[in-house]
Amino acid sequence: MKLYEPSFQKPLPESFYFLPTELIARKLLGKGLVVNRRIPLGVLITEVEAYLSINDPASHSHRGPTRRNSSMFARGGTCYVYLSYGMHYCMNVVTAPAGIGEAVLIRGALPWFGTEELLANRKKKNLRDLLNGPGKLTQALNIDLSFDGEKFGSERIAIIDLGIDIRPGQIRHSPRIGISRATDLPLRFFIKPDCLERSRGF
DNA sequence: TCCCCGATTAACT
DNA sequence: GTTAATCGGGGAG
Repeated sequence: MKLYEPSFQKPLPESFYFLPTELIARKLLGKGLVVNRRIPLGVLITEVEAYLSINDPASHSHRGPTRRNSSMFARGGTCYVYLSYGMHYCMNVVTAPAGIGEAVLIRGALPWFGTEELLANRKKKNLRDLLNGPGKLTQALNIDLSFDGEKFGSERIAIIDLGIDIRPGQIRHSPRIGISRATDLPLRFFIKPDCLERSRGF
């Protein structure tokens, strides 16, 4: 049995998605994200941002539900995908019970599975700038609006515990990228770059 | 209805 | 460092 064959891995339990959102953000670092489990594409999550329901005017949920953001108000474990700047898709992991409106944006990753197709989807010949941005990630994984509202753990998309232990000392945090409100909140989390160096070849 | 801005990216100078 | 591409949300008129 191949250790990293996605089909042999179990998706995260439902209870994972009801931990505090900030904790979920930290815990998503080092997890595997797999799309289309029959011909799988997989990445290792390295950078995320938390978006909260209260005291967070940068969050899409801040002004309440709209057609665009409705799945952000679905129950934890739902996939929230939206069109950003009219041309890129961004993917979130919804947290908290239905009606609350909290989520974690997946911003960056390393290739894990199906690297050839990840490169082809991005029209790239090498790994440079392959998955270092929320729009790049969705393009590489073929994630579009048809994934909005999907449940993690389905046949189409899953998050998988790879048994990689990211210790607190290996995590950095900063303000979130590309926002103009709530810029003081340190809700962006990423694996320290030198730790990524060490895990190259993963 | 009009207009500005946004959880972005790539291709410029 | 600057900017075009491109469209939905939301406030102003």
